[in-house]
Amino acid sequence: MKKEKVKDRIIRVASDLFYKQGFNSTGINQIIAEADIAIGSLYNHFSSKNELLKAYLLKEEQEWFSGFEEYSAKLSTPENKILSLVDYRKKLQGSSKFAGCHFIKIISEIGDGNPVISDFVRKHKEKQKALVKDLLVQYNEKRKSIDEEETVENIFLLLEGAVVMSTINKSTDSFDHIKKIIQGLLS
Amino acid sequence: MKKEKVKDRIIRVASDLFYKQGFNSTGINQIIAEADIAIGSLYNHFSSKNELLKAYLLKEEQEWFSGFEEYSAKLSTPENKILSLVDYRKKLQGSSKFAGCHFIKIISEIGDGNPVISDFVRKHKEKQKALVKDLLVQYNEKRKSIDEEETVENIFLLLEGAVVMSTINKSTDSFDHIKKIIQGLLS
DNA sequence: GTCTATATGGGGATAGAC
DNA sequence: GTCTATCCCCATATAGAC
Repeated sequence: MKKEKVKDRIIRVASDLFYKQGFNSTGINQIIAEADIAIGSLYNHFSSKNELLKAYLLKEEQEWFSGFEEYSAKLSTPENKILSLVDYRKKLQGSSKFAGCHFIKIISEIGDGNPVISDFVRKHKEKQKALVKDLLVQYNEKRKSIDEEETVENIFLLLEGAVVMSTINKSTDSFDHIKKIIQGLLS
Repeated sequence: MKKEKVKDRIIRVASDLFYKQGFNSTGINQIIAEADIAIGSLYNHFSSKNELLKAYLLKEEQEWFSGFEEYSAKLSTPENKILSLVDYRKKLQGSSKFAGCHFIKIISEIGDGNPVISDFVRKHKEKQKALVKDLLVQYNEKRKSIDEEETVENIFLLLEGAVVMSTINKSTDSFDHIKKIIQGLLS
């Protein structure tokens, strides 16, 4: 394993701080201190704090999808993969001490003020939904019994709701609830 | 209608800015400028920005519940009241240009750093859920057919998911989806 | 490519006159 | 109770030496 490059270390440190403290509450000075670099080096790699934010979200998106890929790789049926999506997000919440969804968090912080970021988040959530849709299509090929469009929305919105309430309650209970509900939808 | 008191004007202006721009992105200087007062006056009414945040959330909570009370007053059956909760949140989203839920937003911004605020939000969401539960109990007194606990969670999490996705997509579609789903649960 | 020094502006909060 | 003046600190970003 090669030594971590400076640019990657910056992204890693900044990501951690953005996620745990919030984007606006994290200063450039704190980032360079924890990454142990000078401010000139940071601006050599990223032209602004906003570019750093983009790199952060891009990395989180890639890790989210590859993480799920790995997490559900051993499962064979589409219904088990859908249910493992609940487990996956439950696991992510637990291991981050219920810090919530990166993408919902950043939208809550920036509001309307940054269209590039807002668009990225919108597309990210569309990809997540497309993943559910894809699994549901596979499921329906075997047992054509459920309303595809409505069930996709149902599962996806339950997942988002569960993540949000898990963050607020610092508890995984909401995931256990929706797992039962989704099992009911797929039976 | 009496003239608005200074303290109320501060809260109103601050609330609007906190909601539209975010709490951390809103400075004291901007608040006093838009409220047209001096900084000394602000600190005469509120000892810190954090106290102003508390007043904001308290006001939003009161307005949320009284707003729903009024919105659903004309409806007689519990199932219609539950469905009107979907319409109510849809209406709030539209009239705020999809700015999202005040309480989810502030949790996303402050993270773990402010236990008093976190507790307040947690209790607020419990009250919202208790409202759904109460309506569902009334519903079940007539038609004892549904699993109460599970259905409360189901409806509540769908609502939270719909609000979040409505905020991200700047669209009310998610509310139309969950209204159909909830109608299915109550039939 | 990494460093230090600095620019410029805003943050939250306090003191004390009126 | 409202005002102005001010404190100290930190924000993002740039310039230019090495």
